[in-house]
Amino acid sequence: MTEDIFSTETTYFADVILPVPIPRMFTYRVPRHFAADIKIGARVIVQFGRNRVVTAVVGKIHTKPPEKYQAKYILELLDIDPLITPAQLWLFEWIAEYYMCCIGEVMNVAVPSGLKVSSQSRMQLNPDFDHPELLEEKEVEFIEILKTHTSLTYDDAIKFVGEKNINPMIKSLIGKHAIIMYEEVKEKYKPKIAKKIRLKRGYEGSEEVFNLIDSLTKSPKQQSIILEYLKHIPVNELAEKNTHGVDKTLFTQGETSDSALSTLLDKGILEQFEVIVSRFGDDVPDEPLKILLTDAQQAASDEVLQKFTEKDIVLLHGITGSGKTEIYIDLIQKVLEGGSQVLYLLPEIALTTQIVVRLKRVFGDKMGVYHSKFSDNERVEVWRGIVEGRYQFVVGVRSAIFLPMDNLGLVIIDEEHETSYKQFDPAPRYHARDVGIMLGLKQGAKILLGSATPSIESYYQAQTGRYGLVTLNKRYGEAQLPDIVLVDLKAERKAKTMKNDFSSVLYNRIQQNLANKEQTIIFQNRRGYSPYLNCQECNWVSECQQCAVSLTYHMHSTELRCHYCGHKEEIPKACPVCGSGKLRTIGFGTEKLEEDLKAMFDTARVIRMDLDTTRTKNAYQNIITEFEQGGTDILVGTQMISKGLDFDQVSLVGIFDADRMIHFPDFRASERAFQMLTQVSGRAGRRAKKGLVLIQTNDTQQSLLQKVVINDYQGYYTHEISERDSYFYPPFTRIISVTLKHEEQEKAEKAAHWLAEKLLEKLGKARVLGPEKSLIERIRNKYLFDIILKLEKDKLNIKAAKSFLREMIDALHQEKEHKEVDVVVDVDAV
DNA sequence: AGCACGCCGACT
DNA sequence: GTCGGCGTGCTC
Repeated sequence: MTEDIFSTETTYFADVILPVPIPRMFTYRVPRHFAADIKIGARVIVQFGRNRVVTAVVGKIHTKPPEKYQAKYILELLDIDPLITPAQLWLFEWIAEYYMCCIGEVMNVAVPSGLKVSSQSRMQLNPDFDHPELLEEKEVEFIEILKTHTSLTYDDAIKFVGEKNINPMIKSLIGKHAIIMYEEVKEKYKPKIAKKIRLKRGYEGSEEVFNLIDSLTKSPKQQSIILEYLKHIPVNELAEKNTHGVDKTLFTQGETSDSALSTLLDKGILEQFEVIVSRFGDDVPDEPLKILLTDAQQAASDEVLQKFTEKDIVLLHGITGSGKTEIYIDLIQKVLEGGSQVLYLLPEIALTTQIVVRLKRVFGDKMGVYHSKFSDNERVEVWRGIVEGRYQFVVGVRSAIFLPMDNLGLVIIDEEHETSYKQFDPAPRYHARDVGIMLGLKQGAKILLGSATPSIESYYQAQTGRYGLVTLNKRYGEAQLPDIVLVDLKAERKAKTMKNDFSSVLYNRIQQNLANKEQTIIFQNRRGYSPYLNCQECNWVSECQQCAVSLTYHMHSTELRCHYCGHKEEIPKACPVCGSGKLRTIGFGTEKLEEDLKAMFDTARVIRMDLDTTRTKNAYQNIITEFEQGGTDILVGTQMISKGLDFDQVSLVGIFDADRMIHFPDFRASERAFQMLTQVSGRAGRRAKKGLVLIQTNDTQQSLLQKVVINDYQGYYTHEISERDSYFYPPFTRIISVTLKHEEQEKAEKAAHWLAEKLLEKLGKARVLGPEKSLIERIRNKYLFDIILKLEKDKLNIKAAKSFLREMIDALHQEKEHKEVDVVVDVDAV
């Protein structure tokens, strides 16, 4: 933008995206002094509302002044080079439109909060204040407190005053000009600092150092520090290498004395300095790992490449243990050599140290890792690493699709069937697989979906020729697929051979396995000890006060917990209704199986892996490592254990409650059951030895189980796809679920009926299901009603249908009696 | 989503 | 009389 002093200077306006769930942009005025520098995608700081200062992203720059209001000025421009690339901005808009949410919500999950600026109101004494006589007693006290501090935040002030509502007093003080409020704006990202030690100038020559050592013969501790230092910095290169120094921890963690070190620092022989370091000790591996593909793998890899010449998207259907990772690595290397970027998505629980270490050995410091357990600062470093071109390849979880890669050549979505790729709690309710495909296509990249149990949707695309299909039916090396056997629980119960919840078949096998020093995995997709507590006298059941579910009995933490709202309560000693002490647990979860196993096999080392034992950052990794190294005989876990973990020594897998998975009331139940059973079974027998999988069931004739037993993906798919076709489910339709929530059941229900009615009028009966009570009809004291829309992909303009839905929701909120009902829209709900 | 403004109950 | 409850409406 050139300036011409003879013409009237143009005033620029920027429409910015704010991190709030309001479905529009806000127009701010661009101050002249950075009008030349502002660009789309740059972060700016703006005031929003009376006291809020927020980070926004420029979405549009124009010269049209708003007509109905006075635009505020942008306060600050944070980036000369835009932080958000045009490619990302496009993607954010696409997500907001497709998933029917606000772009601000997308921005919120996409941009690590370390790149946002936080503002906090601070108050300080007005130095010019000279009317203390105006103050009331309380105010004087507060001013006295304030005098001892440079400034206070609101929260600080509340603590000091000891009252919750200090608002009136603060207002009064501002009115009397006794204090000043201001906004403190700061970047949250903090570089990691390492403290280092080096020789002070003048000691760098080898001669000087020898003299120094000589002079320290009377202070052996100090002398040894200098000698230790020289071990790390060779004397002959002292002059050059001394600048880098060594980590201070070298001296503080060893047996060297702290006081000797500080003496040397005090004497000015050593000096301490600080450097900014990466949070990921970006160590280049000693010997890069060379991946050798088996013939089958090489053939599959070549076939993928060949298919890519015709199709942008290829589905790699490779059975469990077929070694898909090596194929990915081979392809990634090829793409990186071609100069393009690669994004490799994995479900959160599959992104383990074992895979990261392995990839790191191949790709070294070209590779960035993006994990949800990373701190904000770590996320910012990955983000920057990509922008600065250090990372050409990123392996990451769901949210890695938001990283600023703009030259993608390949997007890999491993375990593409995983439903955890779909985010549902806060908006945006996006599916990372589908967004990953969009992202890749937009950048002209190829997309590789991988799974041993592809989703019905993806397999259908492959069957109908939209995706290329590559099949890998052979396990890696000598490994064979395990034998899968159904265990008849009915028969065992009749014969009274059950031990707790274990069939005698499973029990005996575990015992045998323990004797052979082989490992066992027990799968039960339910955490806690038992799903509820029941009174034998009056039949009372532990229930959550806020949700329509029973409270799960957790023995380890000795409490009853609601798995929906997180409510916890103490375990009653007696029935709260009739006072009877005869309380029993009904059903079982991982905790109970763990306990039973420990009781039945007292020498066995049993470990449990579920949400409850993996809450902390490293717990999950620790359990895996422990099991991997043979420190554990039996691993009991929920679906967590089914995801891409490779353990060599597992020869037995026991599966509980398969029936519950199959009969879950949801059209995806059989898909999920097949996937889960196949995936868990796949954990058995990774080496030459053939594994065994025992599935306990009440119905050994169940057709889905039969297909799992013979590993018949095709048969399962053929059956499932015809069901989907007959009942108008995906992939033939798109599902949009609309949930209405309110504290009062009647209000939620009425609003749901009102909305369903409107939708029905236009979309017709076949496309609108419900309203119906949600599966869990009350959560956190709100009653839930669902309306399900089934929209055909071919006959219907889905975009138009979505905007119609939006209009009707807005119309609902225009109605007085329905306006306080919350409406949640989930596009492609899983 | 925040956050302020505004209109009605239980307390100095 | 006021403090303080949360309904409602706006934010460039």
